Amino acid sequence: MRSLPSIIHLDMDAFFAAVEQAAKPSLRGKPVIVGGLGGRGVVSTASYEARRFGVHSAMPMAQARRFCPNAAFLAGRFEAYRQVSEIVMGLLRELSPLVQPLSLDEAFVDLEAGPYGPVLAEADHGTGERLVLALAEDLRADIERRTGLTASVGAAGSKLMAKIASEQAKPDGLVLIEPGEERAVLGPMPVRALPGIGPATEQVLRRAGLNTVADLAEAGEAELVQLLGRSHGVGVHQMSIGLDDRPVVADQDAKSVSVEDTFEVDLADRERVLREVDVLAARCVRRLRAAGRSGRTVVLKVRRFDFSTLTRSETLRGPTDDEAVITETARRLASQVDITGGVRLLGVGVSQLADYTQEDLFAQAEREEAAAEQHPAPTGEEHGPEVEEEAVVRHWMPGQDVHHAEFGPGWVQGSGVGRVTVRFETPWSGPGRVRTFAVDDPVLEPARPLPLRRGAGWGEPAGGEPEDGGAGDRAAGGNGAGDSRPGDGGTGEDGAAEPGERPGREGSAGADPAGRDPAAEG
DNA sequence: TCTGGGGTCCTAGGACCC
DNA sequence: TCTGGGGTCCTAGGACCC
Repeated sequence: MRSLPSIIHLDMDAFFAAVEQAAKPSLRGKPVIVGGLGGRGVVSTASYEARRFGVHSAMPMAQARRFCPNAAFLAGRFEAYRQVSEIVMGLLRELSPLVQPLSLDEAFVDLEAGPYGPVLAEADHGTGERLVLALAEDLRADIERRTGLTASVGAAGSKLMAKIASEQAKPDGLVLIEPGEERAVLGPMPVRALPGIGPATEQVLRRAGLNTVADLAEAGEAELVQLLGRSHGVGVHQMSIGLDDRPVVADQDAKSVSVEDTFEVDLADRERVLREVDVLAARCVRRLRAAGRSGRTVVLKVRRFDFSTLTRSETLRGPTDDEAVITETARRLASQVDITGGVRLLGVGVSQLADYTQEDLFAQAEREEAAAEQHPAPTGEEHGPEVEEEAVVRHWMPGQDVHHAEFGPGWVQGSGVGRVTVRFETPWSGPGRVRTFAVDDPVLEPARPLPLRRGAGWGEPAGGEPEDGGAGDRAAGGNGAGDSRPGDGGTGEDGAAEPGERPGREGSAGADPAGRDPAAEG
């Protein structure tokens, strides 16, 4: 708690969807929905235009399609989001080295720890607040200039209140909550406004007759501890009276690494489950190594047909980043779970992370030798005799960046029945034209995302070799985190509807997996 | 066409040790 | 042959966040 509102919370507005609109001129001002496009996908981010139709994060995609059938439905382009995020975080670090990212689009900044700290410390109340407001407005303007995106900023004397303030500021706003005003601001709010109070806690509180933050403050610590347990109870009470001492802490190392996949169709047989575990373990190891870490505890996650979820874990004697070890452990765990009824999701994770420390090099070398003698260990790549001929077919995701030898850069609007529809436009062009190609047209290739501002090259390439030709050709390591999706994405694919244009026209609406006429569905 | 993917933190019981 | 506590590690599950 401070007497000056020197903690700010920044939150990009509808981040993923806003990046898409900035990158794709034809989508500006139109409803855009980013998320999982498969049958079991959910909305990750909806643009404000789409929110007006009732679409929101975490909503099942099928429902979103019913609510807003004319939206553009896009798969996420995380490489692009990461690149924009780096620009934004860089701007925050100009304000202070003490930046705590919470996700790609959100962060706390402690202004007192930065170059304006000394000035703030000496300023009187009014002067200090005016300075904070000026810095925050400059920041928002810088972000808009560098990325074309809007951000909302909250400033306050604590993380709690800064976050509440940025929420009030949305979209594209700035709100400062004056120290001293905490309880007045919080009091009338529903308990759900407090971070850490979700649906379950809300229910517990509601049953106890506690609906607003003022109710919580009045209830007192003892009652909240009674209801919520020691830790949560104390925390919630503190928040309810506007107390929050948590410091802004710079970037912490991750404590776990995990990957998971939900399958289009539940997996029924054990062999298939084990094969998917191999694939997941390989992806998990790739991420682990890319981060230069190794881990001691391997966790297997299984979600069954009925959505019940269980985890099984095993702790090794020492940390490892050895794919064979992690794969074997995950397999062992997977072979012990009951899969009757089917498996909807599998996940493999590693926790108890240590910095690199290539555990037992000796043992690893030995294992690799042994493995080489027999047959190669599962690498996640399908080899083996029964190679699916189908695996060669290109997979075009709506929203994906592409480059055409003749028409240049564009993005996939939809695909199906052997065709892919591409709109040729760039972040700095006007709305572009649509053309359709055969899915295996050799002059059409996947491409890296373009920067949102012309000439403003991205910071550091995140790997991948796709020809971008020209200057910035310093490809870093392999595509670590990976858009590599398991070949399970289902057959066929939805297309992004053409926003604002007659849906169902021009093939671009795509064919559904059953190959029916897209115009046939509502 | 019900319900993603990547995380964090907390609780609780049992094992094991002192 | 009874009732003791405390600490740490491991495992499992759940709430929550973006």
